[in-house]
Amino acid sequence: MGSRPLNHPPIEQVTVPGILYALSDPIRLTIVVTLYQQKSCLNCTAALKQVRGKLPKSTCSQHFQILREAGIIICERRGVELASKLRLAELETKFPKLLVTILKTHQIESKKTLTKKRVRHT
Amino acid sequence: MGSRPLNHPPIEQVTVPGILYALSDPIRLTIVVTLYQQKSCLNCTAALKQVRGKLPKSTCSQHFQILREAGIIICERRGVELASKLRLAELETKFPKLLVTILKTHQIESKKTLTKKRVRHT
DNA sequence: TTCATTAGTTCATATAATAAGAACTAATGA
DNA sequence: TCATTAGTTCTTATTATATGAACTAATGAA
Repeated sequence: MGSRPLNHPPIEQVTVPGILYALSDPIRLTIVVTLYQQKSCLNCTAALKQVRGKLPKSTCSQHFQILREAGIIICERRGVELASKLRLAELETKFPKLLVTILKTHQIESKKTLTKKRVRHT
Repeated sequence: MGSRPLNHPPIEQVTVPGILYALSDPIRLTIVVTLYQQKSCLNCTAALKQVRGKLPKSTCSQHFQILREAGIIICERRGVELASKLRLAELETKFPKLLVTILKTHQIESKKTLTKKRVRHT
């Protein structure tokens, strides 16, 4: 498993653009929606199963890192696994309704069109 | 002034990740907040005055393009200017509360810390 | 213990995206 | 006709992303 310590930004350093950026990738958004729906921890391997098709685990690992550094999830080592959960209460206090509105909007939308691949922004 | 036709995606093609991406840049978020607050059109030059410091107009032009292609604004040529306005009603219908929640959250937040420069996401 | 397995991280690199100065273009108005 | 204004497009240096390969740490046998 990995090595370096896990850095979680204090909630004061979490920003709106940072959150939006982290959630602007369909895979990360799917991971976060899953975390929100199941209201429990998720690890990389479990997340890989959520995302349709085969996403390399190195890519998945980086997506978790981005979510962590944006302040959206908290990760904790549990044996060989890395359990991640949403920082829901903190985020709700600092940015009321923001996360939930985004996730619910996406949930509704993604029932129609499932986006798997990275989106080209150009 | 420019030349090529302005492409506005139909609202059906507008996505949540696309909107989040477009708003994940502090400058674009500032532009959109300004558009939302003044409830009228804004052009590139006026936007440049909103953003503190000197942003090259080529960069500003590209930001407007990204907002346009994400489906957040509609642009219309008026003489030499390009008047842009929010697609507020359409967005509200397709993604209720999404845009307004993001903008209000950011407005509150940006009263504390004003972010001018592009944010490094790594 | 030692070794294999599991779960994830880090590295290397090819590809894509961004910022910004320079050159360019279209609409006005002297 | 020419200068001005307001953007756009081009070019290039920098930065970011995806992914396969190599690596590492925690467990669980044998």
